[in-house]
Amino acid sequence: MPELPEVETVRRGLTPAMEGRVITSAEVRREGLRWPFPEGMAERLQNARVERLRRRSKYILIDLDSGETLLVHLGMSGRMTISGLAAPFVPGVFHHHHPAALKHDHVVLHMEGDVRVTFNDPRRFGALDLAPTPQMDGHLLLRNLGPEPLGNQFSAQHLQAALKGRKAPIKTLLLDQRIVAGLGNIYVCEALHRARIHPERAGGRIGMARLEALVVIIREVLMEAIEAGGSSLKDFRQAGGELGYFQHNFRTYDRESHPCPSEGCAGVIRRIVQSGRSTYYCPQCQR
DNA sequence: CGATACACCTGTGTGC
DNA sequence: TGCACACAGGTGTATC
Repeated sequence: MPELPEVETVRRGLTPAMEGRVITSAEVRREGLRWPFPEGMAERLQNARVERLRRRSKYILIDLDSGETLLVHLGMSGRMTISGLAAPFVPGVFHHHHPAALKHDHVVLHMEGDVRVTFNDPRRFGALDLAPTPQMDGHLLLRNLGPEPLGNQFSAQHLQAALKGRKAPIKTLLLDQRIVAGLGNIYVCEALHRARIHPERAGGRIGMARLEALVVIIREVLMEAIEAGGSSLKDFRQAGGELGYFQHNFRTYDRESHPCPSEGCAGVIRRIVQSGRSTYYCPQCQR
């Protein structure tokens, strides 16, 4: 579900509900998700004040004044939603109270001021962990991540070095979080289409000019998607419960058999499977 | 080292 | 209506 734009959307949405507020209590309703929750998580969260919310790749990092940081990953189906603020769970319908607990509400953070933040995750591929803030960068889940695609470290030179000699298809390589951190299946398909690069092309056989263009396009796609509040296919909701809207701008993703939207292209979007995951592309204009 | 398969889960849509 | 099956936004681990 959530790729970088969705995670950034959630981070931004959670910020007003969390930053500066104390976690009065943490309601932990199961032992763990993908991994067991850290030892004593509820006690370690209780009475900690949230200093700020950061994002690294698809992880939300919540810095606490206790000296620890809460790491959150939404997996495929995770949501973090707010209740108690004047936030619309359905656009236009404002909740000033707390709805009853839903199935798969695994953790509820009770915040100062009667605000709640609920982590709901049906598939339970999500994760929570706690570690001392200065050690968070070196966390097992973060230490091997490549550069942020919206940061200065991500460049055509970086891609060229990372892809050099690689025979794997570019689609697969862009999903490798060690090469660039934050892209997922949707935005890789969308970026390759805009860059007119065939998803099966060997990573090491893309020239510098095309890499330059690809870097710019990846940034554009991600920024447009953040602007649109992410993409809502089935599960995704913003922190206030709103839908994202970027799915209306998909050019290839989940659009098999539709005409290629490229100017003057008569192609038809195809679906293939690469490394077990669907790839959507136009065989006509992507080379 | 690189490439691939599989594992972890629930929910939904499709075709019979 | 029921059932079997494919598939879904991710990623660590095992295996060649």
